[in-house]
Amino acid sequence: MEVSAALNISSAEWQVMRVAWTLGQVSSQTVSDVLAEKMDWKAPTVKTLVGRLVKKGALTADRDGKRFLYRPVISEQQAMDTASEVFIEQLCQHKVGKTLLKMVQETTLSQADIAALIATLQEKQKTAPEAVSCNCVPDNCQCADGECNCK
Amino acid sequence: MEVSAALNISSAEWQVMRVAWTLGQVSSQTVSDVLAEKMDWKAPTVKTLVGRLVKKGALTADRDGKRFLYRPVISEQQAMDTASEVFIEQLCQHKVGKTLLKMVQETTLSQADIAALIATLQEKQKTAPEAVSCNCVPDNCQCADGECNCK
DNA sequence: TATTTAAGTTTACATTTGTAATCGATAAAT
DNA sequence: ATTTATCGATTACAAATGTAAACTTAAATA
Repeated sequence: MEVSAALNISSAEWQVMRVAWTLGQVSSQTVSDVLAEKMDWKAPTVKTLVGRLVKKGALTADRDGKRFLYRPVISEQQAMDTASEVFIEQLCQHKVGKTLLKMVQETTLSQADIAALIATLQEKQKTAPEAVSCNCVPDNCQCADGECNCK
Repeated sequence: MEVSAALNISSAEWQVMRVAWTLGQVSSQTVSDVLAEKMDWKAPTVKTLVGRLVKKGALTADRDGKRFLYRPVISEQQAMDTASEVFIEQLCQHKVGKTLLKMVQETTLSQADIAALIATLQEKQKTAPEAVSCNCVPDNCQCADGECNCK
């Protein structure tokens, strides 16, 4: 029995979710209006995506007269965190650091974000290993000399 | 004419690329062996993926007697950076910071990684804005009070 | 040179995703 | 009560993806 099968939200569906997360509760009409503007999608396209999201359990539908109002089942932050995990997991663990660095470099962060990041990093520093071994297979990674625990 | 159409590598294909990145140059036989072990894939599955990657321009094939040797066209770091960008871009910009924080928290980082991150963050701190406005549509984001520039 | 065998190529096929038209039901308005 | 304007549901359909069998070709070997 599947327990918490991290519902898989596609890229197009993600757009719909963002509107739902933003408004908390939306009619398909509203989503259509927003995404007709932003993505140039036709109403039936949005309806299909909404339908798929309901089926996947990412949205719930509550009848409101003639129509339905849809609400996100999972929070945006939760979805983003799950997506991050999936993203990170598929990478060579040795190179995740460099990739996070790139992300930090390329992103606009607030003072608060930066402060939180620095604080967390300083904390991690206390127990961080010299090197993170890569988990590439076969065990023959060309990591630069000594940078990696791989052997 | 498409210039640098950030070749789109699927999740299964990514597994093949990782082996190619790790070894630099591989026969489909080798990839098969590795991924039969790691992913429990049959040889034909790997052959299909390799074929698709060659067609997509992610791998080049050089004849070596009976077989071919495949080499990655783009570097792993480059691919990871591109993937990061795509990933980040789809998120609410206001919440990227929290998501990066989560990633940092959940990941094992080396002393060097951490040092580099802190250095970069301290630099960014000098010019970082108080808040990053979210780019959710419609312009009605429920960001916590004052944390966001949205209005 | 004939045969074997291992590579690549072709074909297959279900599922997911992107994108949408059309149909049917029903609430709202007349 | 009937009409109508919407909604949601059904159907559509191509491309991408996951997964693999079958076929073909060419190299290696007997």
